[in-house]
Amino acid sequence: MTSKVKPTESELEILNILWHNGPSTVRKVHEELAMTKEAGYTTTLKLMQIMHDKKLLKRDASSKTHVFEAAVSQQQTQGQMIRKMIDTVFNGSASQLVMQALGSHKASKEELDEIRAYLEGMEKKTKKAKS
Amino acid sequence: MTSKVKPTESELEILNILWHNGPSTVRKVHEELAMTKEAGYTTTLKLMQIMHDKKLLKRDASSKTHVFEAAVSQQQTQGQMIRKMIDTVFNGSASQLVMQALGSHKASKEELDEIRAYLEGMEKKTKKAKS
DNA sequence: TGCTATTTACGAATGATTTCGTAGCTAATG
DNA sequence: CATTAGCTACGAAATCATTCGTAAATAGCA
Repeated sequence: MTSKVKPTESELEILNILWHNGPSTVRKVHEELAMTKEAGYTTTLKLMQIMHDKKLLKRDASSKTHVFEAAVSQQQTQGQMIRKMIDTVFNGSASQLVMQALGSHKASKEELDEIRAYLEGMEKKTKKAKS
Repeated sequence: MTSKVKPTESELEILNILWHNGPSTVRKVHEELAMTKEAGYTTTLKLMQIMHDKKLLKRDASSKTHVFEAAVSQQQTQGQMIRKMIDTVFNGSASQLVMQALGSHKASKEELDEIRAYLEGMEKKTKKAKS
């Protein structure tokens, strides 16, 4: 069982940066963060320390300047969060969520094609399972 | 412009009950809530009062026992929350969210059909707009 | 070596959310 | 009419998230 992951708003911002950039120092993360947000360096540091305590991050402390890395995968986290949202906001109906997402977000043609292709793939699997 | 809606975890539980049951007294809501959760009556009351202050609920105080009703629609709230999740968790990609939702949740055949139908509907609209 | 810059650690202030005790009001009952 | 049961209002405690100041350690450089 993969541990319960429940990042807060701020933690998610940091995870996104780490997922995108790979292992990084606090300073790197902080610089990224500072581009969209106002915050002191020690604030970022503290957050990342807390995240390390919570096992959201791994830390390489072999050099003075520590290097942090996400300890939870983006996939896993997305899955967990979407499941929770389906349960708590969409009465357990994935399709309701999907339609709401498509309706309220204006997906591009490419995105729609991607989804269609994905659905076809599922279809096949379902049929196979039934036969 | 519809006001910013950002219900907390607990507030969402209450909204769900009200969306499902329609206008209700605090006691009714509390009884529902108590089925899945441990909490005192005054806790529920206080939450609903706060939600009223925040304009998340409407209140009919004409009788001694007040009757509350959701002041925000389920649709609107779902849309707002899904948009936020797309932005903060899925890098702005609706299709990524949709696929994650379908992949991690095991939608039924009926649900998949619903989604397919919905996609076809969108397709038509897109074509029309282009012609 | 001694100074400076950068880093981590720590603790505490602030703010938001959740919880609940207590008081006061009102309606129903004996 | 007095008592009781159930309701709302209010305030404050408890908890969690966020922010930051300050100290201590370390590495690089004049």
